[in-house]
Amino acid sequence: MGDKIIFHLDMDQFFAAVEIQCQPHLRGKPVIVGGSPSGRGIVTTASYEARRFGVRSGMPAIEAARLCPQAVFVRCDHGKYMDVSRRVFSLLHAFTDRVQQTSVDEAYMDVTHVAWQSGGVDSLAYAIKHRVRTVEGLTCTIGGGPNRLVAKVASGMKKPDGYTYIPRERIAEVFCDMPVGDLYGVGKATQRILEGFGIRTAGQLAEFPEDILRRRFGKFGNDLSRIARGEGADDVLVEEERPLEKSMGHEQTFQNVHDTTLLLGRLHLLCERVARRLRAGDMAGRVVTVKIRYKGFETVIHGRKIKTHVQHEMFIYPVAEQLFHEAYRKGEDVRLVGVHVSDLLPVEDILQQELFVQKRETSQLMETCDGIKERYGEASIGFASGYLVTRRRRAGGAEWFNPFHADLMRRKVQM
DNA sequence: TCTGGGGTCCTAGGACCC
DNA sequence: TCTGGGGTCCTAGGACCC
Repeated sequence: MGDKIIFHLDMDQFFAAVEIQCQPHLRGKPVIVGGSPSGRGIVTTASYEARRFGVRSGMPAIEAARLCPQAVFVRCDHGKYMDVSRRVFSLLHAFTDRVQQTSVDEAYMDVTHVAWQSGGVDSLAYAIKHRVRTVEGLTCTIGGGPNRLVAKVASGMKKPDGYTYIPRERIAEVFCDMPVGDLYGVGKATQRILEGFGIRTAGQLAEFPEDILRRRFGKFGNDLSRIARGEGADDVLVEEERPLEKSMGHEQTFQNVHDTTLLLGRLHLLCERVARRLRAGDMAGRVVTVKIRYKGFETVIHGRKIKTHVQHEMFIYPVAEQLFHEAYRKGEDVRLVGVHVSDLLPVEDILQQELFVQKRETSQLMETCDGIKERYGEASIGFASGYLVTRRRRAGGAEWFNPFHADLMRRKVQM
């Protein structure tokens, strides 16, 4: 059987592109989505104009502002990006039903059996790009190859608005001088170790004795050799074939806080959000993990496997609270708390008696709360402890504040 | 430069059981 | 009282991706 033809489609500067489309006066300017020029946060996406100044995603906003003082900072609006993302990816389904979305702005497509209808692989790629541009006004980059790994590398070669196809016979030639850090799965830490072996390019990595890599990296050592040779899986999984989610979590960063009541309040709110998502997805989890990041970025996680699968904050929060007390070094400044629930199962697969007690105790209250949130938004109802503001007023006790929907709360106060 | 928030996968050590 | 060794589970932490 011959090679498959896999496309990797990557939206160009996606969040920035969406913002520019909504605010046309931003076109041509260095736009930075995420973070604020003065203070904290990181760059989520930088427009290509901003990238010319060295601004990159993941970079602290304050450094981005230093590199590019004239940059326009725009707040991240995930809801908006999700909407556009949904529309873009629905366009792809007109070309093939084998579409696997891997993030809000990336997807793999198996076009093996449809390329010929469009007059060949290249024509198909240009047809897809054309469609995305004319319908949504956005550009994307497409990479193609015999498997996902090569397609992904190909899409990274000519950005933005590019197209590159790497047939099997050209893989070795293309990979030969490519920096190892450009390979999918090779991050900074791995790159450093490889450089210690004198390996700088994918070509050198492919030639390197596999047993040495295996000894140094374990199972990942074999993966590295494969990756360097451009070998990888060529399956593209559609929605129904994808594995179920394995964990769900929420975390929140704030100014340094050491007030236990406030921290637990936030933790409670995060538990609520996780629990609501579990219920919405008809899932329940059995491992609760709490994450605490201190002022100096030291991060500790404490987790516990509990007796039964749960999907209500009424059961998640007490575990989280206990874990928090075990992990937290009292008095120290905290910059982030998070809650994750893992070891997930669909509710239908869980023994009936396990859920029965929980359901009897919680269903009405929680279902009512979920209904209210569904209709009036996340800010509409919740446990009071989650709404304590970070800083207390000097006189008059605590200030009440909803960290997720400040605008809504402000409106309510004005009314 | 000083680091968001959502995930996945892997490893290593200790507990525990047979 | 001291003692093997294998398998599995649990927990903490790290690397990586977008």
